[in-house]
Amino acid sequence: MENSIKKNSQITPREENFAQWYTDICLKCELMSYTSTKGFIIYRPYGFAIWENIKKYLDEEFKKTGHQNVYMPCLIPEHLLLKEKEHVEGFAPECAVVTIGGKKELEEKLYVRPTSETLFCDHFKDILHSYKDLPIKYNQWCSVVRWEKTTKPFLRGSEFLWQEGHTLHRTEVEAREEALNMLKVYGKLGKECLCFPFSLGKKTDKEKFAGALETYSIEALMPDGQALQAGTTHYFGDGFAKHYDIKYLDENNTLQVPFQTSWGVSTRLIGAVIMVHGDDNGLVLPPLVAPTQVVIIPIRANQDKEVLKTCKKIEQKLSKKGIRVLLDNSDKTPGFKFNQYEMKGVPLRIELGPKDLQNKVLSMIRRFDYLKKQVSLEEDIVKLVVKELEEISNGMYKKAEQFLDSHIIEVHTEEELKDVLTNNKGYAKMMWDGTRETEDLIKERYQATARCLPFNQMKFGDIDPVSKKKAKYVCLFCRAY
RNA sequence: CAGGGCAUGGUGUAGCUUGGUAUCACGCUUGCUUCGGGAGCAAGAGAUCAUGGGUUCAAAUCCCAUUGCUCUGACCA
Repeated sequence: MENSIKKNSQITPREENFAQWYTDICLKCELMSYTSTKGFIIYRPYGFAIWENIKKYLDEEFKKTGHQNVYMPCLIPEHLLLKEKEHVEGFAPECAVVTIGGKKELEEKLYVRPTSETLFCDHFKDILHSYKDLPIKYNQWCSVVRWEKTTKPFLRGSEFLWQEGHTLHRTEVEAREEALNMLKVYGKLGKECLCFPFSLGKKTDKEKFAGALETYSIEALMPDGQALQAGTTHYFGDGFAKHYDIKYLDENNTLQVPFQTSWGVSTRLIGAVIMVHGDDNGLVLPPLVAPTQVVIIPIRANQDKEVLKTCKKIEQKLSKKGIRVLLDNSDKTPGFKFNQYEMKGVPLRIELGPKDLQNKVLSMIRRFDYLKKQVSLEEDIVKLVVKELEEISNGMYKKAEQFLDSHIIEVHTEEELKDVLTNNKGYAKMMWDGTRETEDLIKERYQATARCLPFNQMKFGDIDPVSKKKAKYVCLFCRAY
């Protein structure tokens, strides 16, 4: 039955040109539109809905873990940004700056936020007085602007949507825990919501966030063998707090400086979902993020009035259960609809026509593996659909997990490293001597970077194959987006 | 930021060499017939040809500049 699946002619096949395939999906599936300002895109309803679903999941997780949402201004006065040297140096080159307001030259330049550490810090200094105020755990959903040279929808834009968490803690231990816990929340997001595994680990000093003591990241591997940094969490120590004069009195009436974290994920996750799951027929969306989870397609509805009636009943039942269902009763032909919703990645399709009605059955077809099932109309459809969506989630995750597992390759020699990196075979898992020199060398020779030091540091050698020096860490190297 | 390609109704395009305001298809609207893997017929609506300047009686077409998109590479989430 599934060999009748017709190839979608609107989309460039992945093997032909992966980058073009990606761009085609973004446009043809109506996820986004370009605008006349370079690097700034329109998030169209279908694309934005995916973000809303990710946001909903995370927002609940954040609140469960004791965080509150706030909103900071989008402009940062220059003097604030200048307070933390490393931070400024990291971000100033890619900032947009407002110099005119109401036709008048401004006394002080205003930077459009590239991230809001400085604003949070400036606010924290005003609201933190006592140890009783701690911890402070804030998050904000907003957009940030970074003046990028090359842009790609969702993966790198001059403006993107994200969330940034900013927290203050009494102790170093508690702050370090926060950074790690939030990383785990992101990991869970991948598994439960986006249906693919992240590689969790620590960033090398070279790859660390400007101003952070530790940066942790979730790295995702794309089908073209390149890595995508999908999110980061940072432990700041008390560096920012000292620069921004954030302090409080402890129970001994002594001034103390709090320890700080920040963490964020962005609309880049949409790009990851597109690439990880998509195929030549278009998007394949995980049930939890899909704007439409189930599409019902009535067939020959005007031949038998019961067809539409039955479809509507099913729609209502599913909808009542909170399932995002769409009944498409437009006068497009079924074939057109099949192709359309496959391209758009709707996880599950239900078909029902007069013949089915006679046999008292309906068909359910999954998007990710095209598995088709006929089920009796007598059965509890809601229960079946819920189960099916779960199976789809699990199936998609497993498929992605297998891909990742088979693309982490232990390398013992520089030859092997070169082979993995230059042929985009995935992560090169290497024993690294821990030096910046080796990192730079790998970057120079193979255009690859240290993605992370995985938490599982199971050593498999003593010598760094590049420097021939004593190896210190297990490290994943890869070309990255 | 460097190198290649592209820019014409919503989408994909013809026309450009050899100047005379625009082709075809899809989509859209209306009606009828259709509907089990991208339906058919009929009638319609829709473009100051990316932007700015120049040459010319006349520019989608020739010249210059700018902008955006895209691919490949360097930089950065």
